[in-house]
Amino acid sequence: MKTVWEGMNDITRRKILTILRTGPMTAGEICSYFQSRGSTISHHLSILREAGLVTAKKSGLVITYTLNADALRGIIEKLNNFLKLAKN
Amino acid sequence: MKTVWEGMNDITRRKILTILRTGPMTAGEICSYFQSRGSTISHHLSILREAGLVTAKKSGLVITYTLNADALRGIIEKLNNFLKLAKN
DNA sequence: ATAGTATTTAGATAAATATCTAAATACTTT
DNA sequence: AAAGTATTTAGATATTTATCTAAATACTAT
Repeated sequence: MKTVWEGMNDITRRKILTILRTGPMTAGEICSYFQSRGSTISHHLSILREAGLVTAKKSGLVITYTLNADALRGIIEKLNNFLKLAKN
Repeated sequence: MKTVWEGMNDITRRKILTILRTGPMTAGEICSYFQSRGSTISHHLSILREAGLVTAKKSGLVITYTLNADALRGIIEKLNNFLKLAKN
């Protein structure tokens, strides 16, 4: 398991999330947006998955990744609660 | 300059922000909540400052740190805008 | 069964990060 | 001016992270 903060703390991972805003996409399709090797992107995808920021579903030969918008809403909620208890 | 994501991506830094919710505090006071050396906490404070998550004001011998709630609101806004453009 | 494709895993390496000790800076008080 | 206090900076080390190459896995199609 990884924190959402760790998930967000990398420019490549944030780009992946941005790409996934347009809809679910296979690992290979996601890869095509980057110059890095597939294994590198796979590694980032696994961190995003461990952080709950994306979900993965295997169907046949491909694995399709989907943005988990709820996880982002979770961050928002967490920050809102944090701010509620803050003095300023 | 550091990103807010980097600022948030450390348990000690998140604890510092939590501590600062109760109000501004000097570096030394913040230190007293941790077992780490002062130089270590100072390092974390500088990252938080570079990320805009806290502000620092020197008055005499002490430096008082204040939580920058606006920066957290900025994260919330950023995430909200991100979600607006998302399909789900 | 064999070959081909998509993706991950393992292992290595370089760069970044967190922590420490020691020294430096900046301010205050005697 | 000298000594004391709060904090930062510098330099070193160990751990973590991002990336790569190569190999393994899992599925599909011939």
